[in-house]
Amino acid sequence: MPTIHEVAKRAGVGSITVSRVINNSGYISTETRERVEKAIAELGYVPNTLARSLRSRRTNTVGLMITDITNPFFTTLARGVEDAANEAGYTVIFCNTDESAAKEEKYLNVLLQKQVDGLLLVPTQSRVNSIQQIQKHGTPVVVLDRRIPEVDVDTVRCDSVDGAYQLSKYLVSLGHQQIAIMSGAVGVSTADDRVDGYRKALEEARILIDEHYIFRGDFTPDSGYSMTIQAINLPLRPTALIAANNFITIGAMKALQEVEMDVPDDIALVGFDDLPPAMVTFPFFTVASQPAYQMGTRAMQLLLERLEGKEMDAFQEIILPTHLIIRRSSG
Amino acid sequence: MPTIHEVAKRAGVGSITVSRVINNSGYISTETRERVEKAIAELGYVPNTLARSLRSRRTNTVGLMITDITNPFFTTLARGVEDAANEAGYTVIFCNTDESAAKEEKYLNVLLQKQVDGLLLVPTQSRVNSIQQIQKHGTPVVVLDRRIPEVDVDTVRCDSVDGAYQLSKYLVSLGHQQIAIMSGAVGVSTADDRVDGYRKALEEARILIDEHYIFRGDFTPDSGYSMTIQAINLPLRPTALIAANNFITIGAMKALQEVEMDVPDDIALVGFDDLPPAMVTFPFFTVASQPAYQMGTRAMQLLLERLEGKEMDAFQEIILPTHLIIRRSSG
DNA sequence: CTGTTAGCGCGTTCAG
DNA sequence: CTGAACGCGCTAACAG
Repeated sequence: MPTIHEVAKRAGVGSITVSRVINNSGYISTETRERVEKAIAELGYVPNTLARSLRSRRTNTVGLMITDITNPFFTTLARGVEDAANEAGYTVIFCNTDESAAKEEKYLNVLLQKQVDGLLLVPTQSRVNSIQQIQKHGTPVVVLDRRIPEVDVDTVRCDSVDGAYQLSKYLVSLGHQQIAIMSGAVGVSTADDRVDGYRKALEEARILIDEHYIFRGDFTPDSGYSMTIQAINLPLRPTALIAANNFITIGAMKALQEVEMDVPDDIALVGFDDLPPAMVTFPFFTVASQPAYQMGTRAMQLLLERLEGKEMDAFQEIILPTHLIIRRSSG
Repeated sequence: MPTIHEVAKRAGVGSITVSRVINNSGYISTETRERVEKAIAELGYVPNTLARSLRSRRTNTVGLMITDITNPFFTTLARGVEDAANEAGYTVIFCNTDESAAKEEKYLNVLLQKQVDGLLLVPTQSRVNSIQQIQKHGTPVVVLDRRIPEVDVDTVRCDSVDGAYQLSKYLVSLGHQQIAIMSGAVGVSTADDRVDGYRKALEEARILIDEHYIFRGDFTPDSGYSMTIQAINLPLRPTALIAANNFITIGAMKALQEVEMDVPDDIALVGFDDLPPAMVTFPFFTVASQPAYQMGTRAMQLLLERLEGKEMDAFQEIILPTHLIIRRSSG
């Protein structure tokens, strides 16, 4: 692996001149530039970003921590981040936390050690520590998808309360009175907010809220499955189910198939997060759809603004709307 | 951001001692270690991987280039890579090439400049250049999912010929004589191989191969859609369709729904690559399923062996089996 | 337009 | 068991 010095020697110039050619900085005579470029080509020289970054204190790299890259919602979001980053000349390092605080902690350290210029984070729980650690370290950070109460930090997320509110209200408008909601873990803001939106809609409709109708598990198919089994075995069986994310929806559907209950004839089922069109053969579920890709790009743009040092007066909270897509599963 | 020197000064030791504490190398008295650790904690010191890597010539990072992170097959594969890498203390940098040779070239350079220790690559076309460039640069590389003819390189892939052969043979056993196949771009080995497996099965069954029944497009829903439209408009309409990947299957299904043809009553449809259970509500398609996650872990393990410097005598080609999963879409 | 000097933060080498 | 000196490959800050 040739170094900049070897290129310089071969081209008969100083190494800084080679540096200037590589980075298109400063003034170089066309003739010198050509000599240098020739030497670079001949030696197959590849600049060492490590050394460059060590000196310049910029890595042109950002870290993205999501909870599960296997979930299409996060993949789409990641894709949005990557596209925006790429356009601005940044590389993205992805990490999966699997909703584990320990993994989050670990990856956070890896990324900070790698001197990423900025960080995009879907926090595992509404954990304050990680964010403060990052801020203390001086690295710009944007929180994605979830709220972190009581910390001042840039955030890009969707309006989960409103999404759940719309879903619930729609079910009520169809005449449902017994509506159950199956949500994620307590402390995960999206899971909490969706329950809040549900409560809001029911209160507005003057429907008494039965706490037995509110299930809290995880954002996984397994959890969706077991919450559904519990729900349909309630003394007063609900006539409609709200699944608080796509994986819960899948698990719920599996459970209902097993007990041979038809959707929507025997029970209505609506969910959060659409699956991407590219993965769906029979669009079936009524859902509150979130603009995952836009979340990614907006977050990256916000981070870039911070990186460019545009000192905005305060931290921003960008809240994107959710859209109700009505299909057959709601009857 | 404190440096190792500041920690050293605060602890009243030399900076090398701090280095030894961080890396658990050499002998340190318990007392000194404690002093150092205290200083590290107080200053919130985070070691700078850049400097470390510059010196040690190891980044503990590998690059993974896939064609489409949006495709669950590749996400699953990526997940396998990440898990295996993580366990061995490596970080993974993901890149999407979108089947574009230009993007591949660009990302390749970025990764090499970042001094990744190794590279995992799903090549865009069966392009020899990229591989040779990497090998010339001296970075270990493992090719994933696809064959690169005429280059000696470690490879982990599935048996596409056999998968398509099994699918085709199965259709033949059901009595189909007019079978069309819709595959990806010419030059992409998986797309080529699947057509070969199809030919092999038909030849064995002494069915005359009509070249009009062989479609070559892309591994996308759009392409699947248009190939399907063409297929069903053939003078002698096929009675069965083989989609060479999951996205083509989705596009095909969409087309068939639009023209109101029922699967499997009006036409049989089988595919390659299952969608992950977590994303499927109604398992429906007969498919040749590939062990994507295992591909990822095996590839990473192979790369790790190269990184550990275990000089194996020759390059390896690991070929994983595909499994035929029979469901309703084949009738 | 080009070169010199001096580090970036760390780990290897060798000497206490 | 601990430390001093040096250099990894590159670029910021000055000179010329």
